[in-house]
Amino acid sequence: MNLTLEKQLCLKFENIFKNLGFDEKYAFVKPSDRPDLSDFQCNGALALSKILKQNPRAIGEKIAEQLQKDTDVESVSVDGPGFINIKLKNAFIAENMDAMAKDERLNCALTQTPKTVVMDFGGPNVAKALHVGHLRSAVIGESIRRILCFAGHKVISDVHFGDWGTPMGMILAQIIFEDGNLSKVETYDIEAISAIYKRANIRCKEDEKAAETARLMTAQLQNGNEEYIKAWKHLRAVSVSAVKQNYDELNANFDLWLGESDAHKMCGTIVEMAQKQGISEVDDGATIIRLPQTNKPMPPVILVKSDGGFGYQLTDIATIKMRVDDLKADEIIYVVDKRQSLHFEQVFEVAQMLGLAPKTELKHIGFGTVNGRDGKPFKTRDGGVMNLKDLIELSKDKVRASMPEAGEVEGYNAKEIEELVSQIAIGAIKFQDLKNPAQSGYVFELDDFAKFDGKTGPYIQYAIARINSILRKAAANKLLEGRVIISSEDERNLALKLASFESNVLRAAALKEPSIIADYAYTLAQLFSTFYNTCPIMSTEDKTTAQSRLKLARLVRDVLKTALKLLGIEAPEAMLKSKD
RNA sequence: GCGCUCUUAGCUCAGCCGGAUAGAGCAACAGCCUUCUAAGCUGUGGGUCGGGCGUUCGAAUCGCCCAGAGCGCGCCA
Repeated sequence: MNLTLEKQLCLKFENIFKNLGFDEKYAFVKPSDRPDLSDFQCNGALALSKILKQNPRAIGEKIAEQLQKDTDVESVSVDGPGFINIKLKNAFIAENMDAMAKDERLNCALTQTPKTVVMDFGGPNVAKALHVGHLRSAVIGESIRRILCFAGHKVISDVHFGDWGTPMGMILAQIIFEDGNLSKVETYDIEAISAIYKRANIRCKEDEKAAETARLMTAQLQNGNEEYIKAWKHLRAVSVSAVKQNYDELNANFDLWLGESDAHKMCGTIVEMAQKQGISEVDDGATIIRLPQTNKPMPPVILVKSDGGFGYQLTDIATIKMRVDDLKADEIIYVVDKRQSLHFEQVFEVAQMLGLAPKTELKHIGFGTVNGRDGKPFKTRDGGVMNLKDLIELSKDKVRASMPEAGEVEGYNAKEIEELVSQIAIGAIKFQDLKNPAQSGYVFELDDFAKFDGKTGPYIQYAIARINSILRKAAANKLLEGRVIISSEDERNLALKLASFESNVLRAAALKEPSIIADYAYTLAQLFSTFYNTCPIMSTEDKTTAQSRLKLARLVRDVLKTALKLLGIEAPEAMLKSKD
């Protein structure tokens, strides 16, 4: 495996810095902000000038003088206050493309320090259908999972089902309220359970007594009431299979389907630990832990509620212990709505107080909410949240409308067309959700999820489909790939962008930020589209040019496919369109 | 009340560990299909980066103040 172009350039700078006696940490280069002036820039001279108290331009000149001797470098100049601008020789860039095309991992190095990472998706709840709110954790979480795996980490994802809280008692109480007993539970499907939960929710809000009964039943369930456990098992199983279907459609994979209930046994242990260590106290009948106060008020953590039920923070604390002990987690990542950040700060603080995870990094990746036009979390007109399934159907309908009917296109039957519809619609939805940094929320525009022009998933899928088409034609005409030769500005720009794939992947992995990949893939697809229009392949007379371009095009496709894979988006072999 | 986050083009958003001329998409306008898929390409117009003060050779980016918005704050999860 070869070093990427950027890494090679960095090495050149490091050597020069070392020889000149400058601190090597300033020897970094990045793609130029001024493509009209250079391919890469190094701002190290500006940083050094502060420390050395020397003129940045003078420092820059010294570095440039050395770099000028390098045969891979076309030109070096020091501009403005002290930017070092570097232009590379076309041959050097071309060689790099050849090396990248040969490498299965597209020159992306594996991490030197692989970790075991446990991912928690802040689970969906029993009896609630997945809605747009669940979209983000599934889509962002799945992408982060893929990025970390690709980087070489061992990732274990756990859906972490919400199956042990008061909603469970509410449902059981509601069934008894409606049926008199729990005998009919096993006949209820997901729709029925979901409706029961809705009614329970309303009743408990209106009637404090009903709410109290529900809490009591929750505590009894948690304490092992056999009748309740039996009913609960059915409720859970039905919900899990319903949720699984939803997640399958989004292609979100979970290694573990554990839930809050699985942490129950450990909860008692944690409470004992806290008591033994003397950090818990009883207040108003509840067992709580007071947290050290800083300038930020930290409410106490309620381990055991006054009715004997376990608090939800305790569940998360206990789960940390299990993940550290059983799964040997080096890192636990929670991909959960950022509104829960205080909850996680509390949980992490207690975990530390108890010494549960001394060597494990705990991290909450809080994503922003999906908002309506008013800036508040999105609600449909009737005040509810939009069903995830409905959103997917809406996007699919739009795609389907632009696709040919079965039989119109040779080689595609109805099932295959429907498969394409799904890949494109879900690609559009996912990209929409991943294109901006996870922590920023966005205004929910229904139409945005059924848009396929501009900065969208289908735009990238389309670029891939066009390349696939060229590759098929090339194979039919027996056109082979040759060495990459850079002979135009558009080829050059494309190659330089390809060369920066690894650094983008590394950054995305380090920051756990899929939008970096999304942005990269889009920009690459854009550059390819320009190349596609100005650099014909099959109709080019000169064979070496055609072979070089073919190779570049295939490399673009491989990088785009890999990028989409990291985002959890499928790349259709072809994009069909109906006859207008 | 306290805390967290945010305010950039008509709209939706990038950029923020300080750096050169603040970028995309959409919308608008003008072009490009006898040539590898027009879900595409090329070009034009559009911004006192919420306001003020400060740090700095240099601020959308860092600090403070003000205005506006959103979110969160012990027995729901």
